[in-house]
Amino acid sequence: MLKEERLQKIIEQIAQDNKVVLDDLSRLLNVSTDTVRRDIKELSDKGLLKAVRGGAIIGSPVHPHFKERQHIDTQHKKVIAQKALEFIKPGQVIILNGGTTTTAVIAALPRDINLTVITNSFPVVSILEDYPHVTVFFIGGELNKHAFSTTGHETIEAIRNFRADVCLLGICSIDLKLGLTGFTYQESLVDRAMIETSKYVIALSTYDKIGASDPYYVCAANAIDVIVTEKDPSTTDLSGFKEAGILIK
Amino acid sequence: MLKEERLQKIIEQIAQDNKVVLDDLSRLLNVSTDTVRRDIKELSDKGLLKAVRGGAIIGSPVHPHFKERQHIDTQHKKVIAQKALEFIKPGQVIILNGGTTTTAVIAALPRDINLTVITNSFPVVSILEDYPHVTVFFIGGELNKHAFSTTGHETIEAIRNFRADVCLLGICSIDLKLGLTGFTYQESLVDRAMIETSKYVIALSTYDKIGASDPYYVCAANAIDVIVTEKDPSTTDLSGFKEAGILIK
DNA sequence: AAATATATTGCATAATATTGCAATATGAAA
DNA sequence: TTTCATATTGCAATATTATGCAATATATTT
Repeated sequence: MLKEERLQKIIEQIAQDNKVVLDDLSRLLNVSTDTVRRDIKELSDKGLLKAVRGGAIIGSPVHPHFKERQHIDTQHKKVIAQKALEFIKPGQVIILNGGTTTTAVIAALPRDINLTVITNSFPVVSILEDYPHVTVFFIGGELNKHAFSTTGHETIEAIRNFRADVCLLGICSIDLKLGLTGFTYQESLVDRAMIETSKYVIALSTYDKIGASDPYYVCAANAIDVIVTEKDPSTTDLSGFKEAGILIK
Repeated sequence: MLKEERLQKIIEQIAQDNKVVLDDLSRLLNVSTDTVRRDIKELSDKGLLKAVRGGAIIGSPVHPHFKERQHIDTQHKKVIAQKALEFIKPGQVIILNGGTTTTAVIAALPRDINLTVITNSFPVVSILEDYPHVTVFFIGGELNKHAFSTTGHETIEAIRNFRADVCLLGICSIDLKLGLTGFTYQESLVDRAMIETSKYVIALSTYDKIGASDPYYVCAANAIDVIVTEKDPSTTDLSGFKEAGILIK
């Protein structure tokens, strides 16, 4: 039986009984309990269930789609997330937009950190849900069913009522002349509002998005304080940005 | 039985009866009283109940976690949900609060219905996420990690910007004289704001909550248009409500 | 105070988890 | 194809956790 089949069956079992037991699965799937344990761990990392001693139980009532964390585990995003952590200090107020990169940063936070997080992203909420010392403010608005976040007039207005220490912006295109640009109009408006209300702005961007551009303008390049990429800054040539006073990490 | 299952059952018992007894649990869960005692201690450490000699009682007015409540009374909730559907017409604007009962109503909606739904409940959003013709407005605010909903000043303010055709209120206590009352202060404020902004108010309540009361006042009984319970209205004696012009379903 | 019920503690046993490792399978690159 | 890297799986050794039992202590009732 393929591994994916096993994972599928485990999910089905959970949906049916709200729980699974290691030994049962081991017999049912014809693999060792070690393997089942590893399978459960994998599903647990994706947030699809909660691993407990002896098996697993159903996770939070939040739709699995809001927990799509499969894509936050890529090597690049892990590196970026790890680097971004250095800019987040206990006690701060952080604002972040939707997207898998910001979600990866949140997932990398130590579980006992003390923070206030302001976000319009449902996956971020689903992670922070059980961080005991993180206060979450969710920014309302119209649900964007593709991005798992809210946008629109209410969202922009709500953002203006906050002041954040740090703004974390998920992957976007950055060009020295064209500035920050985004792929959808609604999200670019949200990003702009978040930047305007924050003291310190960190753009998370894969290296190939630097010098690129997208259709919707967000802000000028110099509104950004730091750019975090997956590459070692000493091996990159981003002198233009450095001269403009932007830190490259 | 998994340990986590036991803990959940204990929580459910507490939510249902406001108390649990060591010996009963020991028999029910097929473990020694020592183990039950340790379980209770664990839950008590998490603040989910208060350990007392011989068992445990409900702790501070802290909500049991949504996760633990969603499997309680499911039969009643399904009946209530089905009855409530009759009041929801395509094209309407519906506003609903958090809670497992309203979530059950939403889960019972036909998938192709055309609606605008305004809510502060994450589980509701996660269900509607793949209803193609439902527009969802999410009401932002501070995340309440137990109820999976938002509350607070931002939430109230945001609600006032909407006008709904129908307001669906999850299970709450209703008394003819004392009016609608709720279990937490923050949620009672949200409920009140939702009622004030709606044309037609439907209260979803299990029969045993009628005539009961909770600590926080929401509104007078006559602010409600319909009460939906799990019982057949012809078998109930709620004449007082009927005389006050409230429809019983 | 005596009798009874409940708590606490330490301990033994069994169940489960973790880790490193080796065998095998899988897929990509030469 | 061959070769190399990587992923998957089971196994064994060790660590951790869960559970019941018994001895003792503490509270509650009569």
